[in-house]
Amino acid sequence: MFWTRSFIPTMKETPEGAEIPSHQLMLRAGMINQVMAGAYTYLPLGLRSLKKAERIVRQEMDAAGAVELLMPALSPLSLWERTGRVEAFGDVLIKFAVQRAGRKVQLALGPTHEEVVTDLVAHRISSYRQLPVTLYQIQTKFRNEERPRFGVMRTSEFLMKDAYSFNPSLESLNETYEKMYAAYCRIFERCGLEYLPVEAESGPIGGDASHEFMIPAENGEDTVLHCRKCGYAANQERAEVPSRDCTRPDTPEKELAKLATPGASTIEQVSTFLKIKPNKLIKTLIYEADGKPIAVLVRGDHEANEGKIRRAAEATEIALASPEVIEKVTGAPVGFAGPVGLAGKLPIYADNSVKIMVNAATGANEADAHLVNVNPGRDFTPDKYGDLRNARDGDPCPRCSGTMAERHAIEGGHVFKLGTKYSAALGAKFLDHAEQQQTIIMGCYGIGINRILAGLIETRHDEHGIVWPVAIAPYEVLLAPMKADDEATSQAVERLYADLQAAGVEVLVDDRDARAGVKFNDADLIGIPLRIVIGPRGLKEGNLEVKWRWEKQASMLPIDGAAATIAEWIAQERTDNARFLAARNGEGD
RNA sequence: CGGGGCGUGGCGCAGUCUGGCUAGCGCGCCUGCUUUGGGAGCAGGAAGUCGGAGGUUCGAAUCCUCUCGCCCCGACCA
Repeated sequence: MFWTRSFIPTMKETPEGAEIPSHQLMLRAGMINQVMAGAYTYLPLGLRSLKKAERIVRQEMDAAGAVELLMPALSPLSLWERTGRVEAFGDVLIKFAVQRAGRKVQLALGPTHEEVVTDLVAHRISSYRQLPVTLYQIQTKFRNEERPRFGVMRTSEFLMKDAYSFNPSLESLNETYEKMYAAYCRIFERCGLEYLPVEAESGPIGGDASHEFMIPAENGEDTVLHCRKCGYAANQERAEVPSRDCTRPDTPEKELAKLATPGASTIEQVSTFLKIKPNKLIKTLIYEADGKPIAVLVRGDHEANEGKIRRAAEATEIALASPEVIEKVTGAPVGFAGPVGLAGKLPIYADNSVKIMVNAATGANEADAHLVNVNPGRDFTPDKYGDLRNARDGDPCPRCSGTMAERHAIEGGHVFKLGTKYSAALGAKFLDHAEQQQTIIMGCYGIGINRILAGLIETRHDEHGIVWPVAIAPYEVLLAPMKADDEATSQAVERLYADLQAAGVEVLVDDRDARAGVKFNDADLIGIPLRIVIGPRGLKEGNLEVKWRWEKQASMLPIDGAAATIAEWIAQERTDNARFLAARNGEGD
């Protein structure tokens, strides 16, 4: 491809509103153009990279035994009503009515496709002989995100690979899950991405039923906890906090006292007012678990984890109670709840860290008053202790003696053992060997294709622009002629271009009538992995100048046989990203 | 949904507080000449309902009211 015949509108300046590197660079490199908040046009360069990521995903899914199909983005709203997800999705589900032959038809744009695919299987699969099967598609998903942001990272329309496995048994599901997990590892590796599979919220099946494939990145929206010692990694929502080191200090217990704390209702206000650190406070949260109020105690500097609370309370729905409920239950306005005197009125669940607190401060269940020198066991006794808080940086690892570190990350993929939630709701059953009707067990496996690009750019760029691996780069080689009107140069360019094309290398020729500086800067910006400069200077010596994007210095390559050498490098790099990864790990120059 | 910021040629911005002539600057774009290995120089040129509507005023990019859009933080996120 020739630059002047393509459409590559690069920008020197960063458009207003683009905050993170991937967004800025994709705009500046002419890969995308914003149409509205959360919707982007993929320009030729962006589309080429997107297609490459898509191709890798497709190849690996095929290799793992999944079969591709294509479902419509449009579906009848009634299908979503059958699984209760119209309500579950709320405004995120884009739904609308159209007039059709005089009647109103309710439609939805698919944010995911469990319903559509399960309905298909319910109609077309009826025997164990047809199972297991894994169906996948690569298709545009629609989600009316509350707040689209960070360029291509969170949009209302995005390209997703979604796969669904239909298994006759739990063992079969586990087998498929392992295969998908392994395929995901290969996909991220082939894309040149650093990734971290982490344990995630697992839903109805429990255990190790869900993993997220995280791309560690400064600007990631998710937080994961990772133990370098044993490799344990989990989403913050999921990460366990071990209860060891739970010996209570033998500080003498002081006498309980009530202090006036006018207007101090938040942890910060109370700790400032009483001049004590937040970790000496007991935070008392009133939740409603399936409609029934419960009290949850965590240390003032800790964050309550609603998933853990839900499990501890054995509830299906959990939400912070309204101010009215809190006042009714504690007798005090929000901000002054405390465990003392609450026993018997409602179940009290306390985080393990509360158990070892001595002479703590907490709400007095009375407006503008707090209690100090509160001691668990003496002044109150929770119904149950457990792990109820979010793990955080520096917490001990639940699997070994190490310490967990907090990292921001981009969720690139998610594998999930669904169980029978959708198959039961939509009647996806099969007849087993013994002529028994069984409900199909499902798994689902998603990858955000756009996030592969954003994740790569976030993790691999420099002050000049994007640094692509060959596997995802829009073109593999950039040919930059230095003197367009020089006869020898243009002949050399023509020949090398033809030879590389013939060898199957994807080449972009910067044939613009521009100065060297412009070409070099744009080359760095769009990040093509191998740059080849052809000009009279090198040609005099019979040389080309070659430079990998991640190298600082160019080197010379004799023009004779150059095409074959380059084609060989590229072919190698395509499969293993070896040079790209070596440069990332600081082994390059 | 709560808080904050911003809308001025394609892009980045100044001008707005304190209303006043044909609304500026840089980049980009077009024409010509010169130049040509890390974002060239000179000369000439095209291009803007100042987000929109209403209002105040002799006069509005500037003041007032409403409204639309974009960005960030938070809440939310199968």
